Amino acid sequence: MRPERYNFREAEPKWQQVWRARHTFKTQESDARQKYYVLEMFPYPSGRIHMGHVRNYAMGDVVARYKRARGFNVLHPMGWDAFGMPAENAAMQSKTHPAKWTYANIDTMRAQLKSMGLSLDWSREFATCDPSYYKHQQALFLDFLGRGLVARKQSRVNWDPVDQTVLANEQVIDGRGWRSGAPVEQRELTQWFFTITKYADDLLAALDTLERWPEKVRLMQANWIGRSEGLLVRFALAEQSKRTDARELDVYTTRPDTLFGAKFMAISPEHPLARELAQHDGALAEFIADCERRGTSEAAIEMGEKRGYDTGLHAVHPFDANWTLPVYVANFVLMEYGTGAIFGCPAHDQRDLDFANKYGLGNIPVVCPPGADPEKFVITDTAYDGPGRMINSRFLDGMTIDEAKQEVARRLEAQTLGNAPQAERKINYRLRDWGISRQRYWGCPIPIVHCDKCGAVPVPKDQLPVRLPDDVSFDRPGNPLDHHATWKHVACPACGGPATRETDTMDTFVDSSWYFARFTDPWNAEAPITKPVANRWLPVDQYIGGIEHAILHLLYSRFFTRGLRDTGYLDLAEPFAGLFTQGMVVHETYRGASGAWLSPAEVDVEADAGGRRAFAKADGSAVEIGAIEKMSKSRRNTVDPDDIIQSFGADTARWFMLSDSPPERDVIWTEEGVQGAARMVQRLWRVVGELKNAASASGGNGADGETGGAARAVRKAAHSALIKVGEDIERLRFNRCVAHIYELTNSLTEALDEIDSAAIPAELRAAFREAADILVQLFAPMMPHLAEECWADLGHGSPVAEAAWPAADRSLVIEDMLSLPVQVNGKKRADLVIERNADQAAIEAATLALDSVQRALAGKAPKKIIVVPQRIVNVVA
RNA sequence: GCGGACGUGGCGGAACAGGUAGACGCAAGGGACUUAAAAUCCCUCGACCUUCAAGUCGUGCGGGUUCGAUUCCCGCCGUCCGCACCA
Repeated sequence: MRPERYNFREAEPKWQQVWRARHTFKTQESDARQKYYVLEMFPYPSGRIHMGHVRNYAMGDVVARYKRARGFNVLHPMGWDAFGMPAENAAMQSKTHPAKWTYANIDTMRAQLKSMGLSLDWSREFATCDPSYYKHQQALFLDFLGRGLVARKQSRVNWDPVDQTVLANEQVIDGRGWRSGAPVEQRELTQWFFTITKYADDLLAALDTLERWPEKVRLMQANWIGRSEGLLVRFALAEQSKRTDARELDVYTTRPDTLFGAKFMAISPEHPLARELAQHDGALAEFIADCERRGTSEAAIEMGEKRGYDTGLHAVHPFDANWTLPVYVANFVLMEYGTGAIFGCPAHDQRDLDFANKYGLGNIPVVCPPGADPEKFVITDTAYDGPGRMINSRFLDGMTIDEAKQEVARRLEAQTLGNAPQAERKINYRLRDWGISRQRYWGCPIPIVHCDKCGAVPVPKDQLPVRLPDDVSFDRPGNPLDHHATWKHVACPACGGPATRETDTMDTFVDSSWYFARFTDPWNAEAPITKPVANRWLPVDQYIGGIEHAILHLLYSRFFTRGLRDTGYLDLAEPFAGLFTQGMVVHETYRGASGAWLSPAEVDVEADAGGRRAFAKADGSAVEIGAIEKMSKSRRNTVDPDDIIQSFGADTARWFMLSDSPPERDVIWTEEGVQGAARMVQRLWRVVGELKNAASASGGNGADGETGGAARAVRKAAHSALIKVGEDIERLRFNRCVAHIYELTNSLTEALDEIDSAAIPAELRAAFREAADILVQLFAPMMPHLAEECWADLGHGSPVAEAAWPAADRSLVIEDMLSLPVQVNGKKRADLVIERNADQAAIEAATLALDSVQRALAGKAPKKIIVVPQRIVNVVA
């Protein structure tokens, strides 16, 4: 018997078991159908899944189930991005080993994901902290090294002198270590880098080929790579001061045209010249140390107050030997960009202007905006960076900016300083090489041994993996690998003499830069990637994840794939053909009288015509409803997916996460929204039952003429929903799919209301039966358990998860008559119902015959009538 | 600071490619059913004006292009994301 209410507690585990037993989602390598690889960014095993995961994986699952129904051989795997700092923090706080903590979290989260009913091929699961994964990553590192894609060089890190550890930028708060509170220092360390800059041009150019990526992500990456064409100019230093042997200062500029507007030179606090001068200048040393306390993040550097230190040195203007410019050390000049030195032109660069105004250096406008009077054009607080003609610039006067750039480049290339040209044209990138060394335990060990005699020696591949030691302690400050009693002491693989292991581990972004390739054959114990298999599955057809990864993870993966290609592992450059970045899950915040945050579970919310009010469940006291913010532990505005799945079922949670908000935007989690989704689950169960009953009712013999309209209307509603849902899944507009399903349900409910159940003609019965199947198949990708229960109830013998997507009959949705909106002077005045193929003259005549049009014209003669076929009529009076 | 996005009823949002603004859902108000409640079903629901019919205004703000602008352009305001050792 068909129960009145759908029981998700029974149905969800039941159908999950059926799919498992039938291997419904296990991808068969031998399957010859066209492949489709859908992948969601794999989770960090932080402890429990959160609503963001539910949203992300619900979206991917809709695509996977839909594509499977469309006849593709779908690959939809899952794994764990399992190395990272939180495991070490947990180790310090709760004395749990990072591995134990991580694998326990994975067990919990795997069970949670399984309760969502995702159509994943779990047989491919791995964690990046498995030695069987990082072994291959170490091999890849060695291959990249052999191919010249790895470099070793100095770079600066945030150093916490108390905790004896390197700090991430997010761990530097107001210049102090987050745990110790000690002022942060900077240290120069020798570190390993992937030379991503070698691919800068290709990574930039190939962005144009990524047609199924969001435009904004491509733009962000292009700006991140930051290609610029400019000039490297060598300035002579004026005095032969005892303080330095340096004779010149090299700057990189994209605005050589403004050279006659120069007022000062500025070098980074990290510039070698600044370091040299500081050795004999205590005040400068203090200034530099002060700059360093802000940490290494670009945001901190650029947002701070612009400050400088006058070195007393002067640089000579390249076009005038008698013109010298003071040389400052300035905190806003980045060592990583260009040469770490600039010439300042205050009139045409806001940062330079702020600096010049602060130190009374003045400015000379050299670009006059179109229409401005060159005699009167002055700059005070706002720099001008727009187009114009050169002024106050001697031989450049009157030229455009581009002409002036060319002229300066030409002259300086021809001019010599010492024995070399004074300038050269240079293409510069903002992109820097990817530093992968981390002074931490819980990461993939870098397979290198340092030998006094042989230098940095690669660990031979047959000795991989270099395993992390298990017996480590987090009681002491510093890197556990470094102070482990025995781990790092090994024989040099080259000479056999005493040597030490590299104790740095890899950035966890390395782990996630090739996992998508490993998923194609995770069973290969010999090699990281099985080339023909990877070539067949890659690129990922649809990749889905958070916008916060728009730059780093995606750029690193693009680089890594090029590296894999150049080391012979696969034959493609771009790993992700389609990318979708989804928004966050946000929730209201609640604060009690004491100002303490309350969790949604601790609050009752009441609503009536007067608005919404909240009360504490504990004592009934008033609670302030605060801003809607990203779910976070600190605001206590989280909702646990487990609780939701327990109380409402996975289908309800999935449906709600896909409803309402466009997937790329944030979605607000509300109790009312979940309730609405839960109501829809029961409503669908009822409607499918009613459709089934109507379809199998004893027949009536109403004439075709009377019933044809009703049957056709039902079929039209079903097929037009079928077309629209298909199109919207293809474009990942799940919120619209949900709306279409509601619309179809509404029209089917109406049609069911109108029938005389004692006498339903055969044609209408068939239409109801067809509509029932279509409706179930439409929501099956989103609410798969409910769909299976309905599908079985409709008498199908095998799961809807294995059924083919129904074919749509487009002829049903074309109408003979259409309704055209009619405007007069752009304002809508009427609707015109007219035959679909009426010609222009007929439409014009019918339009002018309308009462409302005549009224709006008020006796005036129409000047023009615009008819946009199938769309609109506009009468211009 | 730099880079990127977003802004539509009480709320989330829809509107194909410049062509009916508000689909669909939520909340709210009214009603039916019920001893009662839950569940379910029906009606109303941008603002103003109005007996009705109709009308006026309305997509963050100010301009512009167009027969017609939520959509395109310019300038503001506000919110969010990224900034290289969080993942």
